Amino acid sequence: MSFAFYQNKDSFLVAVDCIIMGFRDNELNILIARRPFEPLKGGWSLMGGFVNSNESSDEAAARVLNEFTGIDNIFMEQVKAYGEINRDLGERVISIAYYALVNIELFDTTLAEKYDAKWVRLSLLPELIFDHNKMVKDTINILQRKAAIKPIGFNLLGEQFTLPTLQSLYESIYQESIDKRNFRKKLMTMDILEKLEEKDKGSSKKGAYYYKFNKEKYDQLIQQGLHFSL
Amino acid sequence: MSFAFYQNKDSFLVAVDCIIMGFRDNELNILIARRPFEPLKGGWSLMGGFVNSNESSDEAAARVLNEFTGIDNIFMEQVKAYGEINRDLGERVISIAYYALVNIELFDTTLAEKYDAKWVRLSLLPELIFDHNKMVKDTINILQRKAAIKPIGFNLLGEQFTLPTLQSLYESIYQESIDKRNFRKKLMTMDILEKLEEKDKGSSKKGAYYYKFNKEKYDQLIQQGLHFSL
DNA sequence: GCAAAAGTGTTTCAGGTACACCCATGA
DNA sequence: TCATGGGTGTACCTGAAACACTTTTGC
Repeated sequence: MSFAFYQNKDSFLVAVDCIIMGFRDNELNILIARRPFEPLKGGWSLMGGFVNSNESSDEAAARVLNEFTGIDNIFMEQVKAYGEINRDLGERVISIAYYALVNIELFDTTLAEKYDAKWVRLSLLPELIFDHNKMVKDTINILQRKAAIKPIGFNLLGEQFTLPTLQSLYESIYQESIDKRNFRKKLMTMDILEKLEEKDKGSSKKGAYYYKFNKEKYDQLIQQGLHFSL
Repeated sequence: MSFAFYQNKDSFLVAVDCIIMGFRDNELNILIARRPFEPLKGGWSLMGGFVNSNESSDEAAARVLNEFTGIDNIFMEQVKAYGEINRDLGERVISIAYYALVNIELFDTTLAEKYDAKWVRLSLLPELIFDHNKMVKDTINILQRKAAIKPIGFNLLGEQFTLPTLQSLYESIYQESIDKRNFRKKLMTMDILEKLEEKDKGSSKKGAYYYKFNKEKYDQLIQQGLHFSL
């Protein structure tokens, strides 16, 4: 079946670019790689790929994420589409950016070598090719707004984590320091964390208790119309 | 110049769909039109068009907006891209949605006939073709978040407006009623409106004073680090 | 004079912010 | 014993929400 309306319209390459974020060294990190082809071969780039006709753009993004990290089934959302004419120096390419929040522990490090990729701290992000820096900036904006109203931060951590870690995660997202007591007070009144027996002695002599995110509790509270705000 | 990397990649039709919003009868209205071609000829649709290779997607959206309303230079932002495989029943089309906030007074009504278009209240929005209802829903979400932190609502009104009108605009955006006194109190403490001499006697015997938005004042306050929140 | 919309203040409460000291432990 | 990071409570203040009556004027 073919309709006249669609004839003679311009068509475009459509890419997905993934802003893959992890949390390490008390800071947000982003996965970037050296671009292996011209133009701008060797430049720092986000993880990207072209959309194929047998997949949706969401699927393409998931595929790209898996390809470069080995990670699947992860929190991932669209940032927006970038449609400037000359944004890609090679050809006209419209790109749809997605950001993913991953637990950096799950990252398949063998893939880093294969793709000449590395995690860099957000604060040390180098200049990236094309409009990729803009994509990162837009992502951080979304993340700041979103993290305040949904508990997406937990996607960046493992099953269990300490409160100092959680706090520095949020400090990294908001790029400002947070008062320890106020942070903990808010968390406690939310009542969505479960305190564990174990302590993490990695970063202090005293050790910090591990907690885990109680998703059931959270869903239950939301159902009751309560609002999450961090 | 041509690079091997871009060879043999699938290419796609890329459309823009515009959620054009106006304010009328104390309610948000959306411009929709009967689709003039197959498939789904005669179905209700957003204003759309294809991106051409000589324009960015933003430019395409502005062109489409102008084409269907006669309006130019208007507040317009991207919603997101829609990339499901079968979202368009005719062919594979990736669509980038944009929303525009227009002063409905500026709408060129002759174009309504030409395109079989009409303004419908948000609350009476019929079923639209493809994923257009989803686009509208996503837009309302963005609008609610955005209107709370930026004074975008004024784009929907003329130069001058009454407080009852402004309030019903925000009530329409948030889809909930607002206390008159609290609303006015907040506006007054923000100090971004200028009270005029004139009254609008159109909707009451007593008449309501006209106000206008003081953009200079607003910019100045923002500069000082103050936050807008309505 | 009455219907209909415009306009106007006060009280209460919750949540946000500021702030400083003790605790546990390994070295 | 001391240096390091972990853990805890209170007072204040601001902003949100609830709430009811008076004013104007065309009919």
